[in-house]
Amino acid sequence: MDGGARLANHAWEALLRAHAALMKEFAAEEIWRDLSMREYDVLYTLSKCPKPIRLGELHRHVLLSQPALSRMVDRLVARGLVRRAPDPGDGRGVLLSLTEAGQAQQRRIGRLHARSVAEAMTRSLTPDQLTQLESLCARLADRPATPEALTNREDHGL
Amino acid sequence: MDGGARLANHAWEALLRAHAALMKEFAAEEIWRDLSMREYDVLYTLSKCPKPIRLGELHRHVLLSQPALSRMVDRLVARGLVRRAPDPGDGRGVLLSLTEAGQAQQRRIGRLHARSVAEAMTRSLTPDQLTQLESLCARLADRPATPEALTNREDHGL
DNA sequence: TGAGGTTACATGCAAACGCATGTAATCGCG
DNA sequence: CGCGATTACATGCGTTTGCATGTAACCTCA
Repeated sequence: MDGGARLANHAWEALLRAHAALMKEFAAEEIWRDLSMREYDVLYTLSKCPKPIRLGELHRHVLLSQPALSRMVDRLVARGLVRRAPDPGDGRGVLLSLTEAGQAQQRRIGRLHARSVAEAMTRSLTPDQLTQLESLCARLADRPATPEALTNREDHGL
Repeated sequence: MDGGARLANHAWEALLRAHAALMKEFAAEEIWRDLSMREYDVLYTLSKCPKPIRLGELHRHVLLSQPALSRMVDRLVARGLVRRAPDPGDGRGVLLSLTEAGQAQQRRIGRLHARSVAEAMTRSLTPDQLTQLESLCARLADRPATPEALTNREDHGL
């Protein structure tokens, strides 16, 4: 492993550690009685969408298998937090959106959670550093592997 | 939510997105046939320890409940990858370490995985940016909430 | 020293997950 | 059109997870 690769791996490991440490801290909060963090993640993602989205689209944003997501949506629908409607333009698809109750839940939990997040992040980083971190992470997230790169590993010379 | 809190939440969300995007990419690799990513995480953590560690210590580094970790270790022991020994200094504890086979597995998978990690990270970030990211994430990880802060939320005035 | 409390790990059990596969709708192309 | 291939989501099934609790070793203090 050369220096660049080592650097890259150390950076990834640090990101992983930060993620794990903060997730543990957040998970220990007492705000997840009604909604697990994973469920909140789904509601949050839906809350960010101006209009209903497909299950497949939702799946792109959530770290969960497609069947697991499908069933989690089942449960959220059964609890009245999410609405599942057929897609008029594609009979195979379903369109998901928050119900009123779902929005209310998401906002309620979101307010509490945002407080913890703010405290944890500002505890370690200055506003400038937060801006830098956001920018770096955004780069990482927004440049996924191209489909070609996944099958043709010779092409990644940029 | 004031500006600082908003900034902090945006940074956390960006980190979360980066984590999810890269995890998805790595999970799609074909190197997890013998060992799941979570299992690899455990072996990797053990590989970084010069001497055997307690289950509780391992638990601090892994995003998994204590019972789940205990059983995962069961399975890894059954598969001959991890050694579970009684702690001579404390009859309640167990000391965990990699077996030869466990080390070999970890190294084999680790080499392949490190390649993917390096490609994904260097695809989006320059060496300078990788260094920055590592430094920022290390700060986040290394400053956990103090126990007092968890019970006495009035004290976080730093 | 020994009773009560605490810590470290294991176990019972229901819920949730991933993988493989099924079903139904859409697409592509002769 | 119509037939096979593909896409989108759901379901069956064995495995793994988390929560609550159990068990055993340690620690404290009278």
